[in-house]
Amino acid sequence: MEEGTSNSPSDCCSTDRDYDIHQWDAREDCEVRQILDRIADKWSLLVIALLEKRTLRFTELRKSIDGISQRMLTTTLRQLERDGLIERTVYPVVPPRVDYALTELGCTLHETIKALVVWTETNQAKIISARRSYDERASEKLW
Amino acid sequence: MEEGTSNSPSDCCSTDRDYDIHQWDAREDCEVRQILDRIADKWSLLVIALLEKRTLRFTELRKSIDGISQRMLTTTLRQLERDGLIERTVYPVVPPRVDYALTELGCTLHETIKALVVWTETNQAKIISARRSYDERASEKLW
DNA sequence: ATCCTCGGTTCCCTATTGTAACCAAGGCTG
DNA sequence: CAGCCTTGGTTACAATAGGGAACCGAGGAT
Repeated sequence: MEEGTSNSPSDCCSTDRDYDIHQWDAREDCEVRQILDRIADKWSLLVIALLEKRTLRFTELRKSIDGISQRMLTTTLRQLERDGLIERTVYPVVPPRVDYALTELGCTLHETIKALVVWTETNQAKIISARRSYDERASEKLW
Repeated sequence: MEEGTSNSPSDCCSTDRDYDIHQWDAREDCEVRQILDRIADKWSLLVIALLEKRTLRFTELRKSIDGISQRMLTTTLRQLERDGLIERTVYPVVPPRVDYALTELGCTLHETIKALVVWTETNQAKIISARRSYDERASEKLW
């Protein structure tokens, strides 16, 4: 009744109670998901990766992260600071000098982020070839 | 000359050659960065986390991932499939049945993603309290 | 007096994402 | 046999996030 009743290939695992597999992503307002959204972010990832080496100034970050806009760098840094992952130090000088450094918490996060980066570096060839064959198959189907 | 010459706190580390700290994020079109952008994505992360447990159908994924739109689920799944991280199996039945499963490559990625999720679960209390104190400090400064 | 620096903020416009409606194809219901 | 149901999408349009560029403030250098 719920399945494709006549000819579905295997009617074995489709009752409703199976849906709550993970609890942490059940509700959209789940804290863990909110935090993941912030951490697993294009720019946050790069900022944390860069700050692991050493403290950097605003402009150093901007130059290091090719393609980031000043607006997004500011926003990203503020969010990371709010989450206690980086520390912002303002020196009352002119022109202003602002240093950004990983906090202890940020350092622990860097460990897992590094694992992600390493995984990507290790497997990038596989992914690129997967894309190539996918695109080939897709263009074949057009004919 | 380059620094705040008169009264900057520590003129020790600001020559230009220091900027190329990581090579993998030097150029925006870097493959690793492109792949990271795709992987470290709000929805991709959740899809991979869910598929680790078992193969799921399109509708099961949609129900499991609260807040995802049908359009974004489709898009996300296509990208993951293209990258060789998940496998899409279409059964020629009516109504259609489409199963999604992690590939071997996807499984290896899941390991590192799980580390990220575990980190988040472990440290969410710290982050939440960091946010609270940040917000308090911010509201104080308004007065 | 004017220009320069750094670390932003603001404005405007484009690009990505969400919302909702529609679709195909065949089985089931009346 | 007409019309409705199902799943797994696609399409058109609205909202929101992000990029680009201009501007700013404070004081030192020219």
